[in-house]
Amino acid sequence: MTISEENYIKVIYHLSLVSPKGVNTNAIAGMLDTKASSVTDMMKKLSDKDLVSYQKYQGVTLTDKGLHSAKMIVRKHRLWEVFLVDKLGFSWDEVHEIAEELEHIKSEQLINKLDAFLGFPVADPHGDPIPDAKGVIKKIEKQLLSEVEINASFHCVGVKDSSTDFLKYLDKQKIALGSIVKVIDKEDFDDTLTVEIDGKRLTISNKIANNLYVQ
Amino acid sequence: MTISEENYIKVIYHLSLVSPKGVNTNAIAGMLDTKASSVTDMMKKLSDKDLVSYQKYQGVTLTDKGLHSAKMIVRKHRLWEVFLVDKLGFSWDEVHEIAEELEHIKSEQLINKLDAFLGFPVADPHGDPIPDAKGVIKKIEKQLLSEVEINASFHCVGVKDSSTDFLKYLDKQKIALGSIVKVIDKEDFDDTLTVEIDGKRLTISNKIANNLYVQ
DNA sequence: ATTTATTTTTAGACAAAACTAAAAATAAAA
DNA sequence: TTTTATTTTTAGTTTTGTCTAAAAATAAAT
Ligand SMILES: [Mn+2]
Ligand SMILES: [Mn+2]
Ligand SMILES: [Mn+2]
Ligand SMILES: [Mn+2]
Repeated sequence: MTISEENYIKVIYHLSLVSPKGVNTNAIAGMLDTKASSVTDMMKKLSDKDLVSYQKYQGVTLTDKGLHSAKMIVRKHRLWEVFLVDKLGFSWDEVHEIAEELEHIKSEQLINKLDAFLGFPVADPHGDPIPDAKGVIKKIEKQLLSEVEINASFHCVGVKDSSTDFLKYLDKQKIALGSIVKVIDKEDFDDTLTVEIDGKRLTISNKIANNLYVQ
Repeated sequence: MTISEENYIKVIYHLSLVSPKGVNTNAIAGMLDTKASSVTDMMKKLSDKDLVSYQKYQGVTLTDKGLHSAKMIVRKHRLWEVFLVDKLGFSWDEVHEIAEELEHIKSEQLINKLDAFLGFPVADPHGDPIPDAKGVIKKIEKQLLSEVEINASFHCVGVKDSSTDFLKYLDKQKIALGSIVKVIDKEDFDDTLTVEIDGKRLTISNKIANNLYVQ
């Protein structure tokens, strides 16, 4: 599998989680910053290799083989992110790009040894679950902070948006994975929340609450 | 720079150490397992990018820019090898292939943080020197065991041949970097050596002694 | 100094992965 | 149910890196 093929497979995997009955050509093109025509070409190739099942105009789904490949790429991506943050001291907004390259290094032994070296982590620095060597993903229970009842306490377990901008905002507000969050009040008009994070009062918009997972 | 361009630059660098006045097209082709015509094509491209200076039929040399790029690739290759052996527990005969891929990951910050994480090593698992962030290579004093006087003591500091076969032979004989070697006797007829390695008597051929660096 | 052998370069072709522009199919609107 | 809009596919190029086969240059041998 080439790097390009792997990038396509991974994108189809991520899009499948939202649209399991078939992923659109345009959606793939958008994620990979390429043109729909290029996607069509690649779908034919991946279909020939039995990684996706593809019928013209009907969208695309991963085959069992494709799904397994996708999980292995995601596994590598997330393990490398853990390495970069835990061992090399990168911050959580700096690692995605580098992991985007590291995920294509081809050695099963490497990734399994890395996994052991990191202590078999179950989640990456953004709270996303890490598939094990067989592709099994341990589901992490979580809710969006925007959908949680008032006056209960939770702790942050992940982010939905992992863009640099959002992560840097969280850093600024001293919100990290593990922080204790209590929703004090919710404004009816615009769903703005008043929360207490690690004991500190804070007002956050619905957009923020809608991208933060708690448990 | 593409992965392919980087592989060419690195090979030219290694060959330059042996033939500093110009590297042959065929030599490059041999190292990269490609055809001479492909090499010629690439030399034109690298020349356009001012990474090599190239004149038809006259061989090729690295420019300052090319030399610096080459050293950075070698730096990455060797640092990753240290990581694989010291941190992940690979043996020294398993790391070359993987490092061959890792050396192409493009992040200066990554490699400098890796360097720090590893404690700024000066040599890789095969005893080869690691260029620092500026490209400076600390020369390691060393002699081939085959060229050393009799009855003096040395320690192993590197290998000339780092093929799996040779490294596994050394493992079998319990010869590692750091081992103490004393040459007891040299056979006039075929230069076979009788040596004492970490106190243990051993007979080794000239071919072996000719691929082992001591100091 | 020729002839012969080797090395290197050119010319032309191909596969991978992208693009543009146009055609075809599907979905949405009137 | 037509018409219109959107999505997707096809057709034809382009770039990168490779190849084979043939030509040209250099090196070695007679
Ligand atoms: Mn990637
Ligand atoms: Mn992540
Ligand atoms: Mn390489
Ligand atoms: Mn090495």
